[in-house]
Amino acid sequence: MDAFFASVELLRRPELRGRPVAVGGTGDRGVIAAASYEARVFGVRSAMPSVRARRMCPDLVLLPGDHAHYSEVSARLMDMFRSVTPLVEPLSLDEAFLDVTGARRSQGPPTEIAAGLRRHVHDQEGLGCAVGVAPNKFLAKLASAAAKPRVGPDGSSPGAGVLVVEPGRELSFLHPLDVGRLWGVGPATLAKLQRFGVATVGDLAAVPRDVLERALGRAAGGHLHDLAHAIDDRPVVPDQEPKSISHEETFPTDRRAIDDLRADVVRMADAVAARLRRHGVRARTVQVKLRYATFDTVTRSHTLDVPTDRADRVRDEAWALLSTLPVERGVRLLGVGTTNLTREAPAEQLALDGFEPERTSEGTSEGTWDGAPAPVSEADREAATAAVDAIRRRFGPSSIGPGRLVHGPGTAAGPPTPRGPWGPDRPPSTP
DNA sequence: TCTGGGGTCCTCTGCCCT
DNA sequence: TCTGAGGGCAGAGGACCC
Repeated sequence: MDAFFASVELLRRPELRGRPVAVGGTGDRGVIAAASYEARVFGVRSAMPSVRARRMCPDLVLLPGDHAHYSEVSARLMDMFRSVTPLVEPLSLDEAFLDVTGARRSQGPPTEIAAGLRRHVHDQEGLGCAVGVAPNKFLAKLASAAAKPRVGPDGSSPGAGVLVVEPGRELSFLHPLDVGRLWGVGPATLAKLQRFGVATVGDLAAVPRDVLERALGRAAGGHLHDLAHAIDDRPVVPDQEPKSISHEETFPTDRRAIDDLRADVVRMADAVAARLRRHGVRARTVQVKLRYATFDTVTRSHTLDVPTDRADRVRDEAWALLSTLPVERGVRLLGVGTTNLTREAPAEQLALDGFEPERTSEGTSEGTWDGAPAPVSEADREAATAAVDAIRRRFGPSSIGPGRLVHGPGTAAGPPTPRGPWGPDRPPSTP
C-alpha cells in the first residue's frame, strides 16, 4: 500500500486531502510511522523524529496512530488477496507476497492478476497500491518498490502501479540498483560494502562469494551473494506462526524508581500474556529490555522449565530479571518479551503424597505440607485467566486489568502507579 | 538531529556434557 | 583422574525489516 497508515487516516478525514499528513508519535520522543506523499515532498520520512518532521514541515498534520483500525483494514486486504490465491504470506500490515503460479489458469497471466488486484483494492478500500511481479519474492519486493509513486523536491508523481520483471530480465533490472536497496543491507552492511568499492548490485555480484562471507559472516555474505545473482528460492509460506511476542514503551520522561518500572512490567506482562493466549502459544523464554537515558540498551532473558501463557508467570520472571539491572541512571524504554514459543501443553506437575507444590518462575517448587495455608491452585489460576479472556472478548481489552494497577477502592485501572508495598525483592505471587 | 514499536535472524561467548 | 575437542544450548547483543 502507498503510505498505508496515512492513506487510511485520509479516508476517515477527507478534509485533510492535499495537506501534508503524517501518522506517528505526537510527543517529544515520537517518530513518524508513515507520511503522505504531500509530507514527503518536505523531506518527512518514516522513522524520523516527529520534532524534526515538524521543523521541516511546519504545516504538517501529525495524527496519533490507530493500530486497531489499521489491523482491521489490513485483515480485509489480506482476505482480498486470498480470494486470488490461498498462498498469501503477509509481510506486514500493508504488504504481502502472493504465489499466483496456480491461479494463472483461472485468472489469467500475472500482469492481469496484478492490475485486477490494484483495481479491486482501490474500489473496495479506496487505497492506492503498487504490485511487483517477478519470478521470486526478493525481486517482486524490489519491483513493487519501483512501481510506487515518486517523490522529488518539486512534488510527487504517480508510479507505474504494476512493474513486471520478466524471466530472463532479472539481472538487467537488478544490477543497476543501489546496493542499499537489497534486502538485508542496512547502514552497517552498506558501510562495509562501500569499503570494498561496492556501490551497485552489479558491483556486488562481481565480488567472490568467499570474500563476502569473510567480510559479512557466512550467512549474510552467502545470502547477499545469492541475491546479487537474483537467486532467491524461498517459497511463499502462508500462516506463519509468530516466533516472539513482546511489548515495549518509551516513556515521556525517564524513569528512575524501580516501583514505577515494576508497575509497567505488570501492564506489559498482562498484554504479552493475553497475546500469547490469543495465538494459542506458550513461551519458554521471558526477556526484559531496558534502554537507558544514554541510549545504551541491555536485555536480560531467562528460560523457564515449563512454557507459560500466564501473566503472573511472565510478570514474576520479568520482575526478577529487572531486579538484576540498575535503574537509577534513568530508563527511557522498558520492554517485556517472550520467545521460544510452543503450542505444547504444559507438563503436569506431579505431587508428592501430602505435598502440594507451587511452581515458581524459576521452575523450582515451593510448597506447603498438610495444615499450612493452601496456595491458590493451578486450576483456579487457569480458570481466572480464562475468565479474564472471556470478559475482554465481550467488553473490550481495557474492560479488565491487573488489580495491582488499581489506585484505590472503587477506581478503575489508571496510570501505572503501583499501590502495593513492592520492595526491591520479588513481591509474592498473586493471582 | 536525536533516535518508536514489533518483529526476525545471525553471531559470539560461555557453560555443560560427552 | 585429568585434559582437550566438539556439539548443543542459553544468553546477550547487533543488524535489519516495515
